[in-house]
Formats: sequence, C-alpha cells, structure tokens
Amino acid sequence: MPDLTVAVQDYLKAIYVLETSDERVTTSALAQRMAVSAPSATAMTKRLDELGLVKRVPHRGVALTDTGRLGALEVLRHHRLLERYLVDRLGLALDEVHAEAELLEHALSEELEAKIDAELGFPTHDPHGDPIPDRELRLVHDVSRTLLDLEPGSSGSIARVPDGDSELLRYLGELGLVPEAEVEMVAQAPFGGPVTVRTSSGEHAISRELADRIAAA
Amino acid sequence: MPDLTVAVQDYLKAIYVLETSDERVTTSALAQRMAVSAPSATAMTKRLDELGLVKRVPHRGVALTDTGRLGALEVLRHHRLLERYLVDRLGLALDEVHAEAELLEHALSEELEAKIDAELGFPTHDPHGDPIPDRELRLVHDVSRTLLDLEPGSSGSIARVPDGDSELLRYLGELGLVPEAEVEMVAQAPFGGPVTVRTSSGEHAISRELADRIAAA
DNA sequence: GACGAGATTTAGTCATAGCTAATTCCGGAG
DNA sequence: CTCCGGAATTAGCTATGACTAAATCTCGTC
Repeated sequence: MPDLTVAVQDYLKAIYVLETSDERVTTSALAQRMAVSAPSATAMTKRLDELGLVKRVPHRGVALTDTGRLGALEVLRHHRLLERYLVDRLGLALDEVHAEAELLEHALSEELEAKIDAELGFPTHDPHGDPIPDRELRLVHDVSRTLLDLEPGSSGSIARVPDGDSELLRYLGELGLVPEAEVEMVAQAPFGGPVTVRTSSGEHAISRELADRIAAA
Repeated sequence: MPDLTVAVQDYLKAIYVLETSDERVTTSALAQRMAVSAPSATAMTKRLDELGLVKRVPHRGVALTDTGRLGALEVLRHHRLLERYLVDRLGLALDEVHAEAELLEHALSEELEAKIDAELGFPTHDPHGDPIPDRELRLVHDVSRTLLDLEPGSSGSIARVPDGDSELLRYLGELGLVPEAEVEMVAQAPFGGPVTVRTSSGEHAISRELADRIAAA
C-alpha cells in the first residue's frame, strides 16, 4: 500500500464512519461530512476506486474494500490513541481533543504510535469511550445500551459520549455526563418528553434524542 | 498573517538556517537543502516574495523579512519543543527525534504548543543543544566554542551536536559525545590530523572537521 | 572588454484537490 | 409509462508545488 495522501485518509475515515451508521454511503452524505461540494466528493470516490480502496457504483454510492477499511482503521487508531494521550498526559479537555487529534493523526509515524501505545499501557478506548483499534487494527464493537435503556430508579455509568461536537461536549461536561461517571435515571417523561438524570453535579433534564446518543452500562 | 502552507513553512525554516550560516541565500543552496530542483526553488522564492516573507533579488538570492523571520522562528520553536518532548517524555533516541519532529511540527496548534512548553517546564534548549525560541519568538544565540577550542589536557562538557544527520548522531552517541556529557581533550594531532578525546566510554579519535561541529563549554 | 561555465530563470507539464455551471440519471407520482 | 425533482456526474477552471528542457544572466578569466 503506497502512501495515502492526507485527503485520501480523511475520506477513508469519513466513509468508514458513515458505513458504520448507514450502510449506503452516498455522494451527498460524504460531501456533507467532508464539507466539500458534491462534485469534489464524486471525483475523490473515483480516485479511491482506482486506488482499490473503495468499490464505487455510479449513482449508487461507495463501499470500502478490505484494503480501504484497513486504511480507515489505521487513521482511526492514530486519532483515538492521540486523543487518549492528549487527555491523559497533557491534560487537554474532552471537548478540545478531537480537533487536536485531527491535526496530528496524519503526522504520526508507526514508531511513535507504538511508543505512545506502550506509554499509555495499551489502552482500549479513547476518552469519549470509543474503542481504539489494536496493533493488528482489530476493532472491538461494544454493543451498547444508551441512557434511555436505564429504568427510572436504576443507575449505571456512562460508557461513551458523542465526539466531534465540542459545544455539546462542553455542555455534557457541565452536567457531569462524562465517560466513567455514575448516573441515576430519575425519570423519563412520556410523549417524547425529556429525560431526567442525577449525576454528581445534581439533577439535569436533557432531550430524549440526546440521551439516546449517550451510551451507558 | 494568513495561514502559511506546509511547504512555505519548510522553505522559511530552510532559509532561516541558511541565513544563519551564510548570509547569502542562493537559489541553488535553497534547492539543495530542500531536495528540490532549482526551478522549483525559484518559483517558491517568488511566491514568498509576493507573500511579503522574503525580499528577493533576481539572480542574487533572498533575505527574510521581519514577517518571514517570525514565521521561520515559529516553525523552529515547534520543531525544537517537540524534539525536547519526544526525548524527555516518550524516550525517543537522539538520532530519531529530528525526523519525527519534522513530521509533527506543522500539526501543532498554539494551545498544544503552550501545554507542552509548560509540561516541560519551559525548556530553553532542544536535546541537540540548540536554543528554543521563547513564546515571543526571541532566540538566544549562544556564542559557543567548539571541541577544537579545548586545550589538550583540559575538560569541558558538550553543549551542542549537529542535528538532522541521524547516522552521525548514532555514531556520536556510541562515542559518548552527547549534550551534557563530560569530555576531556587528550590530544590534537598537527597538520589537520585527528583529535583525540576521552569520554565516559573511553578514548576516541575523530576528525578535526567533526570536532569543529561539536560545541563545548 | 569579450567569452564561456555555471547559476538562474522562463516556458511548458503534471498531479492533487478544490470550485461553479451545466448536464444527466433515478425513482416516485401521477 | 411518462414526467419531474433532487441526486449525481461531467465539463471546465483554479491554486499549490513539483518536474524537465531551454533560454538567459553573471562573473571570473583572458
């Protein structure tokens, strides 16, 4: 596998993430996620296909090949290891690390990756709770329940929060909704109403939709 | 100052270093240092001039403007801080850090730069002994004597070794000629002959030219 | 003061990755 | 089964930064 350009790596990562939620990865979805125009996305998917990284079907979307998936996982590993490192060793806040890791992930050599991995004791999850692919790029897929699955009156601990949206992360941090934190489900209002939880910082009401994006166990 | 591209930053750094040794920075010297063809160097110096980063005189060479010098010092600060960090906190070897820092220096945000600086206790020199520009990009210029200036029979400590050539650094490391190390000048052969020094690992003879590239105090 | 070697610049291309405008395709509504 | 709207693609450009081949300048030598 020759060296992939930064742009190619970013597209692979984006396609990987899109594939994980929706299985159909359309041009427009990809363009939106990469914040580029649709023609740019079309052009890039053609190149990725030529490079053997995706299978492209015109007007139908793309799917990663095995090679492409490995490329995506490599970037994801860099990203998540760096996030873990920046939080654990340099004290960055949970809402800052995503952007920093985004910058650094393409400049991480395999040697440095290994040093960081060892220094951290081979961590399995990034600070948002997302799994880190291991050295062989295997990724455990923790099937997770969300806050919504907690029965009123019962407790659990936060397993994962959405990454990437730093506004949201800052807000969640203020509510004490961070990975590892203990939470108690107080109430779930009916008719799509809000959900009330108790954290170390007190009782807070959040929307059902947000609660559903937070994994808990 | 709008964002400088990676290439522009690399050229600024190269020009800065060349200016420090020779004052005339010629197209061919620049092309050689950047491992690029002469026409490529010419084209880039034109762009740098348009950006107000250098003053270019056709067929005469370039000189950094104040703005250009600041750009170069910013990159140099990133580079040397990262080197210090990689050696002190991640245990990279002296001959490996240059290449790693080269990769990372363009991906370092100002926030992370500040965190690293604080974490290291605001270091003044990188692991090769080169000074690190401070937050205001001021650079102390240690006027230094070299190994050659040590009288036979006298001792000193290594202040600085050349960076960038990892072969050479590995060799110097084997001889115990690393920054901070104590060294005794045993003899300097006449007629441009070799220089013999004693380090913790014993007596070693090196060429006059090499001895002159090693700073000692 | 002219000459020629070597340094420098100009001319013309290429690859990457983005854009807008215009066109074409696909799938659902009638 | 046709038509239409939105998605996707094609066409044509732009900027960055590299290259080779060809032309030109500069400077030391005679």
